[in-house]
Amino acid sequence: MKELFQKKNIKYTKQREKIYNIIKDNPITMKEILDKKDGIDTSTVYRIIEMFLEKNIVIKIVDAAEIYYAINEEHSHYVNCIKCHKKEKINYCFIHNMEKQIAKDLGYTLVSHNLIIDGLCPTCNKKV
Amino acid sequence: MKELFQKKNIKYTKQREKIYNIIKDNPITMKEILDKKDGIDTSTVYRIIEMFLEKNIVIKIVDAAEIYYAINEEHSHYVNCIKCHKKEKINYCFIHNMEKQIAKDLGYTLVSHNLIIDGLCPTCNKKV
DNA sequence: ATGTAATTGCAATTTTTTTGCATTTAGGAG
DNA sequence: CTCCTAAATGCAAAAAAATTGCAATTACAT
Repeated sequence: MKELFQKKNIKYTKQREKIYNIIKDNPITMKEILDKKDGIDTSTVYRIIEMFLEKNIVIKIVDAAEIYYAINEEHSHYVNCIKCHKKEKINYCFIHNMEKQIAKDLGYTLVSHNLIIDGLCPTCNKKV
Repeated sequence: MKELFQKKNIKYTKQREKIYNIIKDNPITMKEILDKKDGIDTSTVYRIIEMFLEKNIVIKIVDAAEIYYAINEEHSHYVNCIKCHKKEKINYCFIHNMEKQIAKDLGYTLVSHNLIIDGLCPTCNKKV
């Protein structure tokens, strides 16, 4: 992780390490981060998240209810269970084709994309 | 619009009409809605948006910076210019294939998806 | 080891969102 | 059309979330 921070030209502090680790596991809301921050000041948390977003270490994703913060990995797409809010990663992607088409049609230079697909996971599906 | 509200079993009021029309044009942030609400009380605006979300009249979308509210149409996907924040609709979609694949692999029942693709629009691209 | 710019914690403030309640209104029944 | 009732609104106040300025601390280059 130190390497990542160095590459992005930001200092390695225990507060940043902690916040990074909190986010690393799962996409997580600000509220949950603040619950887990334990010791770190609220304003520091906000400042760290802001910095992470700026440096593209972290991205925002959204489901119907809230903003989630997630580590910015190449192609992190999620399936989101609308009932239990479990989020699973999707490891393939059809969007590249779509990107090319869009770039051609609209003259865009496409730099990234992000996708969440909503549905019912097998467990919740049974309960309906 | 009256028909839409009737179908969703909510009353037709001038406040709701106004908020709907504000959102209709473009995906818009809460802050911008509050700027344009003119006359309508802030708490009413929040309550209307909450209701619209509940009834799936409106959805939330997000770009790197903010939550936007947008009218919920079948397949409203957007290309978002990261510079000028212009949002254009995309009218084709490769994601259905992906959905089928995911449903098969993970046993999900897929109900919806939403996509924003970030990039530089032709105009902004020239300025870089 | 030291110096310096960057980062943090703290306290206070500002902004955003929510709540309770009295008043008003939409829309169905008569 | 008028009346009735549940639903929706406005207002004022409170709660929650996010931001700011500044002094103290810390990372890390030299």
